[in-house]
Amino acid sequence: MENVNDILSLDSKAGTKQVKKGEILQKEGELSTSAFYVKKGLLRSYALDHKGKEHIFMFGSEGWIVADNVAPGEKGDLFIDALEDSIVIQISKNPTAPSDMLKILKRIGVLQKRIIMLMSAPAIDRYNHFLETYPDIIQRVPQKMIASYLGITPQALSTLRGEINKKK
Amino acid sequence: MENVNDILSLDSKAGTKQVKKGEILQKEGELSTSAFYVKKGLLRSYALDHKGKEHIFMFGSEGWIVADNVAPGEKGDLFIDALEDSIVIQISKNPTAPSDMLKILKRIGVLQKRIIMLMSAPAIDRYNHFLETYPDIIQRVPQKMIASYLGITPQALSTLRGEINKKK
DNA sequence: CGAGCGCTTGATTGAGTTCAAAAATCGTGG
DNA sequence: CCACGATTTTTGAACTCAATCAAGCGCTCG
Repeated sequence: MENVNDILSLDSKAGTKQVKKGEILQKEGELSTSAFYVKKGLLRSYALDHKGKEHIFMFGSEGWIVADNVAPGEKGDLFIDALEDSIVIQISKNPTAPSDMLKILKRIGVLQKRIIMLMSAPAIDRYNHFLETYPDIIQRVPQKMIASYLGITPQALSTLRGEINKKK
Repeated sequence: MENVNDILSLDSKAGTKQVKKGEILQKEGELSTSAFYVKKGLLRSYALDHKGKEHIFMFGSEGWIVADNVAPGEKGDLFIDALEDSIVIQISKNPTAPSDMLKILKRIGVLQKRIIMLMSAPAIDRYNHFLETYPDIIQRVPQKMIASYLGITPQALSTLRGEINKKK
């Protein structure tokens, strides 16, 4: 553990922890205060979609850090559990980390959400989410670029928009 | 620019820069030494797939930082260009950043690749990529979890594997 | 004013989902 | 160590969403 950094500082309370296969380390909606360094074993993090289907965000074997990438103390989007009996080092997210560190964490959080969306949500949901999240960008770029960002063709986006209009 | 941090330090050579709409700031395959803070205007980063189709990784308007998330000096995977006339602050990636910082950057890089793959590559390519990248994980988790990570159903993965075997 | 680009619309195709059920594998208790 | 139940994987059929192919319209900017 020589590599504790500004965001993640060693949690003196928790430290090393033995976890059994199947044990849940973090639940969606809980305040996310920790990350987990995997010393031995295998963890995974995953999100549930609206149908209750699991979407694995990442696996973490020896040497990896598994975390929900939200700011310290924010509600997490992910579950974290053990796929094997494991030894993990619990690391506290540092709420007083430099603001740049928090920005980087937020940056990762955006990517995390995007991955989950690409895996779990249909194009129309991704489009609506984009509309809500980046209202300023929409005015400034052609549709085909929004399609490119969403991972669909311009034709498909046009069709989706047509269907949205029809319903109104 | 009060928020320069350990990974990104102000580049005294370059500093503030005016870029015209359409101007390319970074090309795929070039050594990625800089990130770009957008003071005014709009940038985007994108990847090209094997068919030459563009897949936009992110937009960056005022206040955002657009970067190719690879270690300082590594070859980039992305193009970065200006969608509007812009004023950007060029920021040098610091090759002597603490190793933890580089690890975080690498972490973001993994997510970046995953997003590009989810948008541009069919399930079978994502599966093969996973096989190459995480050979250890495959031995340790059931197929249905790999399917979940890839963003497809276990049935679809089984079918893909069946087709791979047939070809051999 | 014309050429090209972007957006739309429709027809066809294809990858992946859903539903269902059988076959294979795993884990656990006896 | 075997047997049984549970879980995982495979297979197949019907369906759905989005890609591709193709054509037409409207705008703009050169």
